[in-house]
Amino acid sequence: MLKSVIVDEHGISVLEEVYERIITHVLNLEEFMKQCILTVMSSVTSGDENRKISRGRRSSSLDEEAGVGDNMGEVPLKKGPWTAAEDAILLEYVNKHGQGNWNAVQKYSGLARCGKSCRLRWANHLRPDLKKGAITEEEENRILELHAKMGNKWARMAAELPGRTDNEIKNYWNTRVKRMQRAGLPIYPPELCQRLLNGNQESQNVGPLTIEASQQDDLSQMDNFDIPNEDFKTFKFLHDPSLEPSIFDMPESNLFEQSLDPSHSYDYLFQSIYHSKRPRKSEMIYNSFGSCTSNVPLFDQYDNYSTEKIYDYPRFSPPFDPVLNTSNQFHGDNINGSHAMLNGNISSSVPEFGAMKMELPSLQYTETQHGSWGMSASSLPRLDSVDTLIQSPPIESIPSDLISPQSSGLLEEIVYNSKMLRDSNNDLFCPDITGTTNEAAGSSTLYHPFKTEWDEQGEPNSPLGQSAVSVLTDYTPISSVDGSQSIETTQDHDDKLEALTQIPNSYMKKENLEQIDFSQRPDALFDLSWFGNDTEYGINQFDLKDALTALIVEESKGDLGEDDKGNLGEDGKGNQ
DNA sequence: AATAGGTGCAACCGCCCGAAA
DNA sequence: TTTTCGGGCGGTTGCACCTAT
Repeated sequence: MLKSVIVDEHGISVLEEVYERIITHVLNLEEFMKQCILTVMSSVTSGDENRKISRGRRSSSLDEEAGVGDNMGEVPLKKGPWTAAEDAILLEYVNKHGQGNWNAVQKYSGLARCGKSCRLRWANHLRPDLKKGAITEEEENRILELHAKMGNKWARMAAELPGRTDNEIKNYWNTRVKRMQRAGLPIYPPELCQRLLNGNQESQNVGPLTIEASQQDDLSQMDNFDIPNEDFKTFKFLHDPSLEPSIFDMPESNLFEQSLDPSHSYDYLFQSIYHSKRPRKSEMIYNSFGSCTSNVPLFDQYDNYSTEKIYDYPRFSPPFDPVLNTSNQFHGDNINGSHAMLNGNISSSVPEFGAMKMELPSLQYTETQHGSWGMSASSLPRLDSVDTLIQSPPIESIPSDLISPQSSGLLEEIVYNSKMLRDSNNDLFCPDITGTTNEAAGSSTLYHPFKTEWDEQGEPNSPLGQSAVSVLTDYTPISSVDGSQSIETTQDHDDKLEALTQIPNSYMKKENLEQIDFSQRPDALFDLSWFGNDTEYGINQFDLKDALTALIVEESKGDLGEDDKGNLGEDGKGNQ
């Protein structure tokens, strides 16, 4: 074509030699030109491309991932919205080469996109089996059920919703959560809760809603948790008494995994704890029970992050959010019988919650609610109900052997750390918990398998804006609830909590543990061996049970506000 | 009718992880 | 042990649409 054009315009005799020379260069430049043309095409066909591409963050990881550094001098990888031309190229590539090996797309098709971008584009938009259009009512119900079971496991949910992508489901969910919150409606319809409840009552039927229950049974085999003492020595309950949930606020797993099954003993106490997500390194200090292998009171760490942090273990140490607490707009008394109104994931851009993050596994609680699970009634809770303090829906059974803690749930981490610690042949019981706070904090790093980046770097500020050092030092194991930093609503509560949580360090010495009066100081339990048959410290399970019950009753009696009592009484669900 | 603000949604980026090479 | 790759998920952005003023 080039030749004919030249001939037509200028005549062969003049340009033939020129053509011969040019063509050799053209051949050499073919690949380069191809990419240039693609780039130009993209720019032309999308008027606002440049703006979008240039806006905002510049990728580092993607550039690295795509090997941009190696492509210096070549066409830079494009970002931003895909054009029709790009889609066509990608489609052609997939048709020709099949899916996978996405990084080869650029190589073979000349598409100036990194492999990941190609994969996402294909998976979310170009896949032929994608179902376009609004989420149907049927799908919506399915999503609700799946979310109740799985939490924010969008990919898993998508696997059960043909034609829908994880991203689509996530977006839908987030939007729904926002909408329901504004409307003051429960995230999970009471009917769904009831249905799930009934479904479970009907037994161990194999079905979509009971599969995980059966998986959970696997966990029940793990009777002999050998949790190192230190794993729980800093564990304590802090809860906002004004945020007592109703039974309908109970996690589903509690409803039909524990509450209905009187056979559950506290062997199950931690059987189904799991992460709502894989904790990122920077979050591990907050999320991981690995933290508990240190002397850092894990749950206290949340106290100062009321607006910045999600509580992957919302059963403990609910932060006090003065805004929410004042407005009281999301309390259980707002909608009786509703499930966690804040449940679910929500964009941090939602103004009414500030930067509060809402990543929750199924039927988990936000910080506005989780503080007092199982303490919703003045009646004496069965020890079973203690489960409800700590449990969230199960995801998977725990293999008998260890799995990586970084992708696993809390229980897995507990077990993992337990084994790690046990296997280490070190005397890890209280590395020196009689030492000072700082010492404890310092030593903690020795046993903390998941040091954070800012730990390692001595970074003074955590990702939450809170001094990491202060996190480690502000809280003395068990013994420090700093009044100035307490999130509790009243000074009275502060005082009580302080009294409850102050144990002379001498008590923590092994030889003195027998002296602890657990009926008076049940919180001391959390510093001891909870599991297995560890009676090394003169504590058997019955003692633990009694003491734990005493703690809960004490807390619930003292902290349950009148309003909450009334609400609980009205719906009659608080006694379960 | 024009405008501003709120909302819903699609689409993308960034960080992280596990598996495989 | 390190690197690469595919994948998961949280978060963000921009735009279209709606509604109140």
